[in-house]
Amino acid sequence: MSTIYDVAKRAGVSKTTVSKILSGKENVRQSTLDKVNKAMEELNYIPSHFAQGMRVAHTKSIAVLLPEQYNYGLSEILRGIEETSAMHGYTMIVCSTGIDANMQMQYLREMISRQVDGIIFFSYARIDKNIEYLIELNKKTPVIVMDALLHENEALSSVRIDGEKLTQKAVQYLIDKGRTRIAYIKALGKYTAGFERYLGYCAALEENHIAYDPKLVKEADFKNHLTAGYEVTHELIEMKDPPDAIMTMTDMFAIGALNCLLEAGIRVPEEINVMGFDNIPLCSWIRPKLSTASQNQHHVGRTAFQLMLELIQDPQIGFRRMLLQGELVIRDTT
Amino acid sequence: MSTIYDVAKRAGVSKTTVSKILSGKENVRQSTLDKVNKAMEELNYIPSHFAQGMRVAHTKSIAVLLPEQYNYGLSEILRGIEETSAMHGYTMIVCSTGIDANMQMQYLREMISRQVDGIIFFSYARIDKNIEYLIELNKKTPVIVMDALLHENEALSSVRIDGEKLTQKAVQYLIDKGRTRIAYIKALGKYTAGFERYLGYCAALEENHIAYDPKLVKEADFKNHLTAGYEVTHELIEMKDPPDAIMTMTDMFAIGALNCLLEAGIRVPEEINVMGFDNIPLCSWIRPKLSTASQNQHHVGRTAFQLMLELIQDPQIGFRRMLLQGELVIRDTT
DNA sequence: TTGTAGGCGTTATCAT
DNA sequence: ATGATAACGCCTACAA
Repeated sequence: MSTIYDVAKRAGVSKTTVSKILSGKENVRQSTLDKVNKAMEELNYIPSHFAQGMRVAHTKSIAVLLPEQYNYGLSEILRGIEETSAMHGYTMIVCSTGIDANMQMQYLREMISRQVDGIIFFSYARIDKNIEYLIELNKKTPVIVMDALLHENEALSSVRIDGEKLTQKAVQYLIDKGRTRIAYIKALGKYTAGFERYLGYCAALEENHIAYDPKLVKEADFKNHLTAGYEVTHELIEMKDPPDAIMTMTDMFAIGALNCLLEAGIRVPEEINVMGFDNIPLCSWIRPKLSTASQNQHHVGRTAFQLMLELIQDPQIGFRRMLLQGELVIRDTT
Repeated sequence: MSTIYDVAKRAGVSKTTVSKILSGKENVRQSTLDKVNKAMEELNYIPSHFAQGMRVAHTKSIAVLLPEQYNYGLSEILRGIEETSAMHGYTMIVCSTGIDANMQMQYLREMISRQVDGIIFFSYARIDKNIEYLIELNKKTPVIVMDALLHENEALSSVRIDGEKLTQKAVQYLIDKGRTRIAYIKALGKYTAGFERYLGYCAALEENHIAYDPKLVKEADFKNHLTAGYEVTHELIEMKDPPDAIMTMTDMFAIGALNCLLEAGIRVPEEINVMGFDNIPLCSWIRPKLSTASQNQHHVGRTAFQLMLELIQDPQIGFRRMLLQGELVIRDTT
């Protein structure tokens, strides 16, 4: 690899001059500019990111930490981040960490070692110790948390969909359609995003003075979403007083539910309405097409990087919480 | 950030000693080891990746360049790469480049600047200029091409599924089941992977002395795979002499085809067999479940990184081509 | 077993 | 407008 010194020698100038041309901000005579450009061209010179990194604070790269087992929605967010960051000359480093606290820590250290300009942190579940560390980290390097992991008063940025309000909106829609026995399929385990969606379901019922019936609320395993959705739905339709609508925490549950209903010969949406959450592409590929509460994942990604850019450029900000609103996509199941 | 010097000072030793402890290979007295470890702990010392990178050749990171618009299979490969690389202490940098030749070039330069230890290159279509550049690059930094882009004699590594053989196997299966009028839905445009699969279709026909009927071969737009699959299937079933089986270049075409067949009241698999290619998760989520020619994407990713590791560790190898074999997954549509 | 000193490629400061 | 020089944090002969 040729260095700045090689270029300087070839162009017959000092390396200072070359460096100045590289950064582009200083005044240089046109003739030297040409000479140097020519030399760079000939040597196919590429500046060393490392040498630069040693001198300057920023590295024009951001790290994205995510849970290993990620779903379609997440990869859509990633694309949103990557696209936007590339547009601004940033490079994205991806780390799948799993939910192991120590693993996450180790990756964070590695990223600090690489002096990334910012960290975007995904997780399904909160780990107090890590959040504390992130808060500390955020004082030096912007951190954005991409889920409903944070407590009210914590000094950390976050970007996320308002799952509670959106679920409430969805359930309200079902109620407006005259449905009164609305089941909810939620995730088994500690998913913060799942919990707030569930709260939205409860809120909608309360708002409309519909009594909460625990028998209508089922927990399904997130890992085998399809089968799980199928099975709990089976329980639902065998009840003496079955639901006339099913709202789910995520589309995959809803699709599992649909499979069950269709197999049982129950007409959708006539007998039972079904509404998912996420708007994964699959929704419009299956028949009947699934109505769902939509979060535009790509937009979430874009928003996250845009916020990151602001945080990088103006450290004064410290942190900012962004709550994005979603909307209902009505298709054939409601 | 504290430096190696800070640690040395605090521990009362020289920075050389600290450095040696860091790399772990030299003999140190236990007492100094303890002192230094304690100092590192207290200062929360993290070595600078950049300073290290300036001194040593490798950076323990690889770059993955991919086309912007990627599908589910690709993200599965990515996970395979990421998982395996993380296991070996490597970090993965992701760049979505689009198919624009210059954009790809620019990213490549950026990655060289970052002294990545290897580059994994995805693309749907071949661009001669870039391939030439990659061949040149490969002399210094291992490059693996992840698709059937390369010509026979080019000095570049690649990892890919043998799409031709696998398609041939699939069509053979249909023939063995007694099907004789087998349609093929291929992709419109220049997809190298698509072309070799098509060759497999032709090969199977020839092998069994079945005349190639151009009317049974349809081209569908890859971008709207579902609708496209639907539409060309519509044409197929309106023929005077319709097919008794449909093989497709990709699962999404097959799912589009299935939608059409079911809507038309044609029984699958009784009247028409349908076989996809890729084995995306969706295959087993739809009804009837789609039979398909399977490539284990995760395994492809793992294999790619393992090869990368070999190439990094032994530059003598130069390059290696790996052709992975897939298998048929028989479900309900055949 | 531990320390000294030089250099990796770049940017920034201060001269010229 | 251009150049000499120091520094960034680390590794590595070589010396002690």
